[in-house]
Amino acid sequence: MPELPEVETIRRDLDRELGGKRIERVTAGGVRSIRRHRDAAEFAAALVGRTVKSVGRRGKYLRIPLGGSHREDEPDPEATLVIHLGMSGQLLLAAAGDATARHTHVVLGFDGGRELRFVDPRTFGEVFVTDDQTRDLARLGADPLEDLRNWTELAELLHGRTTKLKPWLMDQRFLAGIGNLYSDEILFAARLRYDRPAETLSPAEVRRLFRSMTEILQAAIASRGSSLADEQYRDVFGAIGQYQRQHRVYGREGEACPRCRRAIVRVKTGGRSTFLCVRCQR
DNA sequence: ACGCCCGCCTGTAAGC
DNA sequence: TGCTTACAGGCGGGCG
Repeated sequence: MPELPEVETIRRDLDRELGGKRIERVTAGGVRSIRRHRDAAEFAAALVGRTVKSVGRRGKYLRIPLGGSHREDEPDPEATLVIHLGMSGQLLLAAAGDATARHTHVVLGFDGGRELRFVDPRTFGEVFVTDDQTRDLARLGADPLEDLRNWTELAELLHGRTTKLKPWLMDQRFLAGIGNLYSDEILFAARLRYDRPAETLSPAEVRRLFRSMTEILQAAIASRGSSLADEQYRDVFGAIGQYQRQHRVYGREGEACPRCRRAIVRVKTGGRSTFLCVRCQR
């Protein structure tokens, strides 16, 4: 659900809304959401008194470098607040008095009574503070929008990989940020089948894949991400995204392919649904 | 670093 | 009507 475009939408808004702000209060009711920490008190102690330097992103992870320890003589320049939304995580900006949604697990209180709330029904997401960014994020591969400059760099990554294209796109160690929804949209735009071994792509096909990846992700960010029927994805203001209107295959089983009018097919691979046009994608 | 399954979770919807 | 089942899919771990 939240993939690169949704996380990037959240990142941009949070950076604007919270950059430079000081964390004054922390409450963590959901133990599972802060499972990397010993307990809520230890988690809170790592955050209270610190400021949000900026809000960054790597793949689907939000990275928030923290400044200004309350012990000014003992700053911890490496401390970073890391947030992963998992399947159902939301980050919502609210006023202190606003009603609290069900499954609100972590609340960061800022000066002026504003709050950042982490809501996550299925608790696959997590929030943690680390001074060792490498251990948790170093395994992530290239960010498709930040780190890949041209199609030849994509060709290098694909070289010698026998993995099928879709699992390859979704493997965060190769590329970071693409999940089930956007891999289907990217592969349709590139006219490539999900099960093509990665190493078999011709240069022309790699170029198509690169262009499609860049264009789809940027268009999805421009539309503030995708909210599906459950409207689980919300931006920090609680609004849904709009990119679902432009989905061409995802969730459109039986509908006409936008290119050739043949019915979109749904197949099960690796336990998850893949949507494609068997005529257009080869 | 292949391909696949499982476990972790809850909300929703389809099926009987 | 109400119960059961399937599905949604991020990620880490484990197996052959």
